[in-house]
Amino acid sequence: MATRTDAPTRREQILKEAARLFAERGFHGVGVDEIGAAVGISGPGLYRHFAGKDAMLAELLVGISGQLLRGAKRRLAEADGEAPGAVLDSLIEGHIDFALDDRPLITLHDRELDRLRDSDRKLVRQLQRQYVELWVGVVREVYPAVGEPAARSAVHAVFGLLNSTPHLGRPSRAATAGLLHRMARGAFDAVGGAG
Amino acid sequence: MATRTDAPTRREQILKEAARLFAERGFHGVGVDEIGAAVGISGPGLYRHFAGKDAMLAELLVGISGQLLRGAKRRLAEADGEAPGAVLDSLIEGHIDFALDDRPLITLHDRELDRLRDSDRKLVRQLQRQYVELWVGVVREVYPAVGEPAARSAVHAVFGLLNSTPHLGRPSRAATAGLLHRMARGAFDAVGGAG
DNA sequence: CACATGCGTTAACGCTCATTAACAAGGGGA
DNA sequence: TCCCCTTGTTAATGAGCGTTAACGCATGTG
Repeated sequence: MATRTDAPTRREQILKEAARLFAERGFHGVGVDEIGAAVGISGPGLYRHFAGKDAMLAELLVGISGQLLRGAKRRLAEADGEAPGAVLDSLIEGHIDFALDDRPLITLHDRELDRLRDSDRKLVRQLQRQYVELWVGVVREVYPAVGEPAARSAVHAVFGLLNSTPHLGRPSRAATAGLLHRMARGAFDAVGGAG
Repeated sequence: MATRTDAPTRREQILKEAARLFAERGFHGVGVDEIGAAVGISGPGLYRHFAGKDAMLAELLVGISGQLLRGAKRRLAEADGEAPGAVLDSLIEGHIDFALDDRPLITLHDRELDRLRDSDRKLVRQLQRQYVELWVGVVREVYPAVGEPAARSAVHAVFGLLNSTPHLGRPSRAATAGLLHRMARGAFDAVGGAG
């Protein structure tokens, strides 16, 4: 992954601000004029960059799901020979990084999915499902006694735990990350022991 | 607490359906006509029972927060002489019951708070804060090594875990409840050990 | 019987807001 | 220099939707 050094394009500015606003007040709660104002242009000027408000949301949600899945696949590939526990730790770490660095997107992720066109919604759901199943596979390697339905529920529950970052205070990033990581592992351990 | 046996009043029907619809498609995503249709009357008929759409949301959110807090206080009082761990288990159990029995309300709880009038929002936040602090106190009794900020973060994270029920499949209620309970305790144990 | 009150109905109003129309300015290439 | 493409602007349009108006009809009570 190349680290970006060039200036963000206008499209990217818009997406970033739109994500923040959508997360703060919901998709319907934000007007196009506000989004425009957030990047210094006004209202209908956005239509030079996006087909419409829906298109912004779609691009955001598809982008999130894709990024999460891609990152998880990469970590899975990189940690090839490692112990299963280490792979799970890597997944957790990746998800925490994302939740801490892109809080607005995390909020959107499970809040505004319904507003998408059918095709986009299906795509996002498919990416999400792949991401979940990838986790389920790793969890079942670490805890062989756990059945598949229990593992899937546990993964969803841990996502809920990790995605709680928007509600958290702002102590040091490292402290928060460490706390969440330990809690996630502890939660998985608890189902692994009693399956 | 007296168990209701009489038929639900129209107001209650409306609140129940409104909660479901708001949770499914968001406050702005559902029209008054839909809410009316859900209880067999149409559109403006709702105004015989509520001052407006906002009033329904306000009553729902205040009701949720109050109910959660009241239940927690009751459990705290009932489990007076018990070990701290048992009290924490009781809180967890109460929250799980609520999350499983009133999924729509749980969803609303942290999704649509901003749409309230200032006074209502303050009230809800105050109730939520009391609920959190009550948990924080119990957690710190069970795990004396944990500092207050960490305990508060941990409580929020566990709420995220427990509130993940809307994303879960539907195995038996008991199985889901047991799984969530074990995971919540495991998550707390993980911060208690390494504080 | 008369009448108030509770609970609905449908029609109209008015506001918000996404989208489109019409127009302007900058800037790089032929 | 002359275009034309990009990227804006403001004004107009049109739909959706919360709310209110005006009216009907039961029911129980004096």
